[in-house]
Amino acid sequence: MISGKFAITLHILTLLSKYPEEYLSSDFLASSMNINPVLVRKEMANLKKHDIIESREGKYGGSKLAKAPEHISLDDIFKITFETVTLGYCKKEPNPKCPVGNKINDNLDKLYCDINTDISNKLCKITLQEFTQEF
Amino acid sequence: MISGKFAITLHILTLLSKYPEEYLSSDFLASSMNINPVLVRKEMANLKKHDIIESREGKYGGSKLAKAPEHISLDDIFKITFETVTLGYCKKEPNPKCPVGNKINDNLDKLYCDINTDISNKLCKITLQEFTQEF
DNA sequence: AAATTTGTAATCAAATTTATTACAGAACAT
DNA sequence: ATGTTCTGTAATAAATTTGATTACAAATTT
Repeated sequence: MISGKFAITLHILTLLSKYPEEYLSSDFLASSMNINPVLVRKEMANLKKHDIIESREGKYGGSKLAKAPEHISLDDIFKITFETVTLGYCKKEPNPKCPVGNKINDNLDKLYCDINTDISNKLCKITLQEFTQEF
Repeated sequence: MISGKFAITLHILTLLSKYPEEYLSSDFLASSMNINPVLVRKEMANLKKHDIIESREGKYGGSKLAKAPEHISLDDIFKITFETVTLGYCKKEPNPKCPVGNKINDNLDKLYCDINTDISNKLCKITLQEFTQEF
């Protein structure tokens, strides 16, 4: 199972980018996703840590983008919400006495690393603004 | 959590491709991965269904490649062991009354579909033989 | 001061994956 | 033919991960 962090974060940012002047509350954002506001606030914390949004506590608080959606790429979001894309590993440590077992994870690492580079290259070229325009 | 099917299957095939003449048992294969033989047999069943290996029951049974490793691509393996690569979805159905909630999954689908095409294109070009040579 | 919202911790529930047990049936060797 | 070994497969249990929920302190505005 893959966590929904990327999707939730992108959903948040899409909404913030639709209403760039307003502070939107975690409750409002959560109701668009139909999830618990606490999950939204957790992703807000992450976004804030990386200076992508700013937030305000207290009455009429909420969050808004800290920079223009033209200057936020999907790769920025990918990097802060996703470890790396993999096609999986065998959970157990393989047998080091077997030449294949001994090297399989290194070789998978290389493959997955290449895949991640490609994905990053693709996501780099898509800005939040472009993504948001499709709504 | 991502399942280890792709990794286990590739590990199996790498071993079979190292010993192309022999029928290797699920017990032998499992001991290289340090996992339960039943898991290996499950992937063997899948590989057999797609005519990538052949297997023999009974004493001295096991499995061997059904075609040359030059004619098996990592994309073949990917397609039979992995649904699609995604960066995740929000688990709950989003709010259809929100223009973003209403379209977010379609737009994520498009993005992920593109990513999968890229990955397939990359994996198509790598044969099992090439992968196996790195051991 | 009251109301509302973030920030965060702690705990629960649900879903998924992996491990294990069990055993029938097949194939081979002697 | 009989014992041995291996696949094939189902059923279940254990482990892990993710998401949901509850709770409440601290902050900010009116």
